[in-house]
Amino acid sequence: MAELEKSYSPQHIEEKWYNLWLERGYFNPDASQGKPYSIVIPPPNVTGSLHMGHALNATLQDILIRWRRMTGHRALWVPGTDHAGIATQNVVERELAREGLDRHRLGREAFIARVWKWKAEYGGRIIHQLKKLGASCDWSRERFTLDEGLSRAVREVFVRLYEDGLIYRDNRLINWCPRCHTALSDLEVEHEELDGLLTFMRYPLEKGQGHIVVATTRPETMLGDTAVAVNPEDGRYRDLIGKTVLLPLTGRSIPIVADSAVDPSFGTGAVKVTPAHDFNDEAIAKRQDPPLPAVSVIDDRGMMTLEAGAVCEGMDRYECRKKVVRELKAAGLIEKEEKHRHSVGHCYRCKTVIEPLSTPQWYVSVKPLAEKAMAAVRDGRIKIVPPSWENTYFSWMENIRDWCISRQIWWGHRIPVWYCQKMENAECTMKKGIIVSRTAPEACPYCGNGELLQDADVLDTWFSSALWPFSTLGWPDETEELRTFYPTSVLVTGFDILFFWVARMIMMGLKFMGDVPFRDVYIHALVRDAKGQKMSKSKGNVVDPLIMIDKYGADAFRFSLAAFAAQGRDVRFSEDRVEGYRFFVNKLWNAARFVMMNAETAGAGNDAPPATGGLAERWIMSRLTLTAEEMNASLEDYRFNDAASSIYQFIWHEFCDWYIEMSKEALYGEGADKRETITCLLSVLDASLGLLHPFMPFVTEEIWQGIRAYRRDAATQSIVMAQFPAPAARDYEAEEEMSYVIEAVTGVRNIRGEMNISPGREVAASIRTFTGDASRTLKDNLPLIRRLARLGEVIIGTDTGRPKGS
RNA sequence: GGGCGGAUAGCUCAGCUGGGAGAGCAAUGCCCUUACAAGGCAUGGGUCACAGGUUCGAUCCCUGUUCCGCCUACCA
Repeated sequence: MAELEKSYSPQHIEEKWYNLWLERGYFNPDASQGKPYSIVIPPPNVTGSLHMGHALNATLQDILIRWRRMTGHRALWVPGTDHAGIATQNVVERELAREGLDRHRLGREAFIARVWKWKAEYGGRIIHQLKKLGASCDWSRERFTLDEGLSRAVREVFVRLYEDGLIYRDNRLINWCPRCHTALSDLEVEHEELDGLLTFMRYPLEKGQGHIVVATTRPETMLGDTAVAVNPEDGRYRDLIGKTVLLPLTGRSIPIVADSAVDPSFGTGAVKVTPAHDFNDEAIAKRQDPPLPAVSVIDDRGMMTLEAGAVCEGMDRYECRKKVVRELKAAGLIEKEEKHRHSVGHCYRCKTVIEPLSTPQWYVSVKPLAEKAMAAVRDGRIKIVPPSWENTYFSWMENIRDWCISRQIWWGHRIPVWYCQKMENAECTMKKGIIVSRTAPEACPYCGNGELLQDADVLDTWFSSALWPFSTLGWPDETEELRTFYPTSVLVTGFDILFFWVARMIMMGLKFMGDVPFRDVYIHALVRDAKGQKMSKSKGNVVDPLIMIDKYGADAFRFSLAAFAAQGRDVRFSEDRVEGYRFFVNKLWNAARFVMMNAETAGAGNDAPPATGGLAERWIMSRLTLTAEEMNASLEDYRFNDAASSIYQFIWHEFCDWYIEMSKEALYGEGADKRETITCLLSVLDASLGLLHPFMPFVTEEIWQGIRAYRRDAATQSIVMAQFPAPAARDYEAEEEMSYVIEAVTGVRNIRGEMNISPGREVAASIRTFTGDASRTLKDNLPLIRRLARLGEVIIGTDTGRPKGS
């Protein structure tokens, strides 16, 4: 046995073992038998670096995977990264900007090549960081959402959905980010409450005297107004319906129309209608007969167009807003401005204010898919944990709107659609020249023309993510892996991507695999800072997991995260607790030193399980069993914090505080029970390491390797492949008797808080006789405990009629 | 506007299906005792947000109130 340091230092140990695990291929389940258990990792963005959310997410998955692996499962954890369309493109564009370049000057192909180069250089960072955390992913199966296999899956899905009439192209108002220069889905818009101004503007009647006053938060859009709407029930305006007003600054004549969606109590009860730049207004416009025209005054860069009139053309939308207000004021047409708090949509990637624009986009018709996805949760084929999230899931799915999947960026899966440039016959015209194909077509299948143009857009990143559980396993081929590992066992994720990702995976899994993508969805909390604030770079409250790992070791850090992970509640990260768990690692380390030193001097081997030990032995073995039971039950229910608490309590407050203390009597003597005691120490330590390993892979491996010399079963090379201690039979008598010993000594009956109603009065009475009231410290009573432990054994033996010493 | 969650020791938080108020850190005191001073032993500290109700009994169940936080929504 190597001389062990008095304190545990993780620095050199972690990398050593991780490399060994990789070398020996422990994370690859191909050679193992047993029931399949699989998890696909929520693929982090290639641009990402490990943050607390990743760390929590990966730790929980690793605990599950290691635990299942140790309970005889064929455990597969598939890792990978997401190409993260907009995010990655933004990163590389910023890099270009520093070089005085932009992607348009580079051209599409060169730009994409540049992104791949960036990916090769920096994209592996987060993978490296996951390894530092100890994640036992099967890296031989690592995937990237844009690699060849997954791209094939994407095209296949697109074509099939199109053929089933579930993908269509339409020209309507969508959320547009003028900075990223692309359409966004509803989910990609973040709403934020902001202070703004409500401006009351006068629109003079075209004929006769007077005006009507409208209130708006966006005065610049008045240039695109095509009507004023009032509620048909509103007596104030009833006579004006059907009349026209002259739109200031433009001189256009626009009608006053009725629409019941107008709220008479808001503003003036009259609303300006800008169908080209507002979702509500577009709806009002469509309800009119004939529909109102749309006048687009803002372009895709957020600049005012020619339509806006000479005064504003080419101006930024906010500059224009000021100018419009200024001009209207000069004309005496501003009645007043009021402070007004309202919610404004922002791009989730760059925080630019969204501009609703009318553009042609591709959509997935999700209603029919959503129906089935809801049914899968409703009938229990998918279990959401904690179940409170089911409501959220259902309410979103019930109101789901079609999913805009096209993006006007370059980095991503190019939409597999080509347009015939000639449309030379009726069929082709009827199909609008749209060709949807898995591979690039040579010629138009309708009219035979060879002049084709591929759609310039790429797909929403989440489109490929939605296929992740089966695309990573080889779909559309019918692979052995799919047969073995699909559906996956559980999806572990944060609630922030429940809609973005989880719901869509369920829809796609059901559609293309005919089965759910996972049995369970475990939704963990978000990691916040100590004040409960979401961690973000801009707030400067980010805690870097890598710094935590360096400072306290991956084991202590992982254990903290697991202990924080109480269900259904946000995690407020507290560094103090990480430090506390580092002390725990050290405690374990020293307990192991104690056991090994004694095993060494006694020259003991782990000959036989100490089933017939004294009271202390029977007690600790039974408590170990209880701990194993608790941990299995907790992990089964994803109660990570409970599992962590069980093993912590056991190791520290039962094994170290009591059993090790009691063992000294035998160890320091030369009695017959010495060998048995060492055997028990080794055995309990060994099992404790197994229980703890999913939470603390590194220190447990280090110690486990240290006590291998004393192990009977030397075949197992690593704790990674060892058995998770199986619960044996509890020894309730021993637990009960020990509870009296403990009570007598500390005044606290049963340190785990369990109720023991019992007939063993003789023991309790004997203990009181010995104890008296003098001192109650453990230390002072050590000899007493030793005697009592033996006494307990005798008495129990007598009570149960069991032969003494058996 | 709708929905969800939280309010427990100085701080960060556990308390699963009602009957003991708890952990870690911090504080205080005593111990460098042959696994561990990154330790041990002990101590102090909480009308479990507030007001009602159900119950033999409520931190836990019900109702209401007040503060937080989050999700969601096309109020100009």
